Amino acid sequence: MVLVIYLSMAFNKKEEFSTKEQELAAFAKAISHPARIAILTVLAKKNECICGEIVEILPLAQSTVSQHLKELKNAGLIDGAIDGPRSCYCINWKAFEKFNAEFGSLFTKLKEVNKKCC
Amino acid sequence: MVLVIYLSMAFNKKEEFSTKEQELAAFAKAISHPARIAILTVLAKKNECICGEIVEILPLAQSTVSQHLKELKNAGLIDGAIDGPRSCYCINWKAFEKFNAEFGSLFTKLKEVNKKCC
DNA sequence: TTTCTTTATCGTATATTTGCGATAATGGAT
DNA sequence: ATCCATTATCGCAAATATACGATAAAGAAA
Repeated sequence: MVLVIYLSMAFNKKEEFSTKEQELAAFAKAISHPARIAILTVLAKKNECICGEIVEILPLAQSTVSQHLKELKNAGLIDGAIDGPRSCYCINWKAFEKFNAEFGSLFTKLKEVNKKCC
Repeated sequence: MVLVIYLSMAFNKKEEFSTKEQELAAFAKAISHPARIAILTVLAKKNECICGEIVEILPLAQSTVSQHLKELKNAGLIDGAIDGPRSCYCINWKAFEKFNAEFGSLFTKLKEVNKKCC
């Protein structure tokens, strides 16, 4: 006799999807907050930028900005170098371009498979 | 005499950013889950698709798939038409292309402002 | 050494997302 | 009218994200 009780739900099912789908989703997630898009814009304008400069521009607390920077770094979109007591961030153009290309090809691929069926 | 006590945090600060940043972030958010990318792929392959077909393909419960479909619809990426007891979904190519173009231009714009500064 | 500046991290509160089962609602079939 | 198939929605639990203040850590400056 077997008794199974589901006490918890909301399992993370992301890993049940393809690697490509997971990668694209992770990239989209990294830029799915306006603060992070704003950070990328600031970094592009100044080329290099320390955390404090970004904090001055964004309407967010220092700890929150630091958190967003960490997520962008984890996603590989930016690099961070310690410069004395400061942290100097810059866009990882190579990674950013790669993701941009893959994302752009999503649309193209979908259009192609769509044409094949009709 | 004024007494201000902050009892709650985690205010939603998204509206403090520009409309463009919010729009791009919302689009990225819509495709920031592998299940939703998978749904778009299925819809592209079959051109039109009822909810049940998607449920069969994805490793998710019917209610969960329905929820993801709702989000894609709210983001404007897909259209849904009631067909008897079924719901027929299809990609809104026009909206999808618009977002794709705007997203692609994010990279281009960032590269441009970066060139200007250096 | 002590102090100051800067940033990362911790702790906490809240909001949102993800996921499922159960159920309601809709329309076709009997 | 009753039953069946399909889908949207509700209610709930858990996970994740967002945001802040406080604090730790690390290096520069005194």
